Amino acid sequence: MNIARDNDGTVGKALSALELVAAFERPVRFSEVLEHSPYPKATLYRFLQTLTNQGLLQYDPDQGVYSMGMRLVRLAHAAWRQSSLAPISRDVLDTLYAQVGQTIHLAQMDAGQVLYVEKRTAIRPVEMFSQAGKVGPAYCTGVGKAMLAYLDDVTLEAALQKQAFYQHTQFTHADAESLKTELSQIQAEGFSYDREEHETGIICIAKAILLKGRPIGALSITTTTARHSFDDLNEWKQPLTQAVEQIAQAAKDWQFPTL
Amino acid sequence: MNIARDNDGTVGKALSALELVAAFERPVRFSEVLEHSPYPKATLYRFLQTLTNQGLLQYDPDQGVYSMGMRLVRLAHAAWRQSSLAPISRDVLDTLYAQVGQTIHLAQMDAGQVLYVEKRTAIRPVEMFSQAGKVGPAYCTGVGKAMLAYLDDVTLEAALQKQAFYQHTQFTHADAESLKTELSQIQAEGFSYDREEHETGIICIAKAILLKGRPIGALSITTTTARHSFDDLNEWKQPLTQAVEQIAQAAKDWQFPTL
DNA sequence: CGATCTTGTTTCAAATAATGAAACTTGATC
DNA sequence: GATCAAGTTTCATTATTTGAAACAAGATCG
Repeated sequence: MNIARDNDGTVGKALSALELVAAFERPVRFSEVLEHSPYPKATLYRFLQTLTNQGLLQYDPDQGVYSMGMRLVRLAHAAWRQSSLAPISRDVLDTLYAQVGQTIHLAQMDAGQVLYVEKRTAIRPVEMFSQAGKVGPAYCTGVGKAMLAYLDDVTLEAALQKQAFYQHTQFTHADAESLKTELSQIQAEGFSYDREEHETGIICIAKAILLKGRPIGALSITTTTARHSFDDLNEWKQPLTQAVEQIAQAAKDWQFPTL
Repeated sequence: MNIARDNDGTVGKALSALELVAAFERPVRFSEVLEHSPYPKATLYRFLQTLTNQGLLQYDPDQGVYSMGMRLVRLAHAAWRQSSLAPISRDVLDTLYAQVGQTIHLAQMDAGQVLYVEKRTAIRPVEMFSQAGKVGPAYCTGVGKAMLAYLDDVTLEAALQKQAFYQHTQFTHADAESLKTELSQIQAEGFSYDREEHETGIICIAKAILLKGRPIGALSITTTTARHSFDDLNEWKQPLTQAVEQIAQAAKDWQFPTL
């Protein structure tokens, strides 16, 4: 699953062990991790021990299980504050949400995947960590395609390698070729659409946030086929564009790190 | 500052380099990190390179600066979901907030510090990542003292070692002895108070959340001296206790990992 | 009740990776 | 165009990681 990334030394390997635990999404026994691990018993054992010492994992002696450590939350807080678009976009999202009244997602790219960093929904207008940090596929989401469309060739190829092209619905892109064709259209048009490619009945319009020509994130407005048609999505072009431009400007002023 | 923790091997050292970057709370040049680092130039250089490869750091070639990487946010999401009290406490906090209408904090212990994992405030009723992941001192906060009061001797001593005992206000505990005396009282009484120890004018009542006799977190209700007296705090004992018990019960059912 | 299996932990010599002083490159500054 | 600062690479030395195998501790079985 996670092929690239265990290249650099001990640190890389230890982190891939951490990802193994994360993948379970629940506390796990040592032996369960071992089954999914490419490392020999003793090696993995020492990795988990080190990670636990470091607070990246937590070990419950009673149950003999490992879970993700709270130190990650502390570190992520720093990351979220200093290199996510979320803090500088907060007001813009509030305004946009007030205008369109639909679910809004703010996402960035991370290792070929879409990483949601902020969200607005009808139910809980301001909601964070539970959604922020979530990941999704790039090849079949509005925000994902919006960002892919502006990647340079090398980065794009690397990202495409990591796409699963799992057929979520009948509208999901089946391969890189078909996706690439749409990416050119998206770049030409400036907008990206999710036409029930990820989930039946869910559609969205998205737009990349560019800094120096490179996509630093994307913003989307989501709705359902029950409530809106594909054409309806275009009515949000104007507010969406405005919000994207405001975030881009804020990022520029903030000397936002170019990915 | 961070004395213990760079004990185990390369991984520990690399992580301490990551903390160095985090401590700046802004993008930093290599040389700035170097100044604060115990490692020689080449070694630190390779650490930052590895961390960047791994997505724990982000490097902006234009400005030549490192900032925290988004991979941390993804990993923290997993940690937050599976080993923080936040997800299981959400409804309880909503209810408590509706009852008392004051600022509420839910915290856990991490490496002798207080780690806030959830919060309710008047301004933004549901707010997360921007607050979750924040850290605070244990020796001069209501939640911190509440948890310290129930730690076993060994863990307590380790935690006390890490307290700065910085004199925030005239009411701040100056040393471990004075703090320990209060901890016994807290344990006897079951409630912990912040009497302007961290910030002038800010007071709170807090209570530890116990699982198998060990503190897995703490909950606090905060107000100001302008609006309430110390005695007023006791009016919230009942709803606070109820909320704490509900969270404790939920944690038990959820097979929450014992720290 | 001892035998057997399962799961987790430790050992130790060999293999590998990390280390850091110093040299080098790049670009800015005077 | 000389000087300085910041960042990057080199390479022999040193220290850490590695993993097969042995070991310990429970659980399960005949």
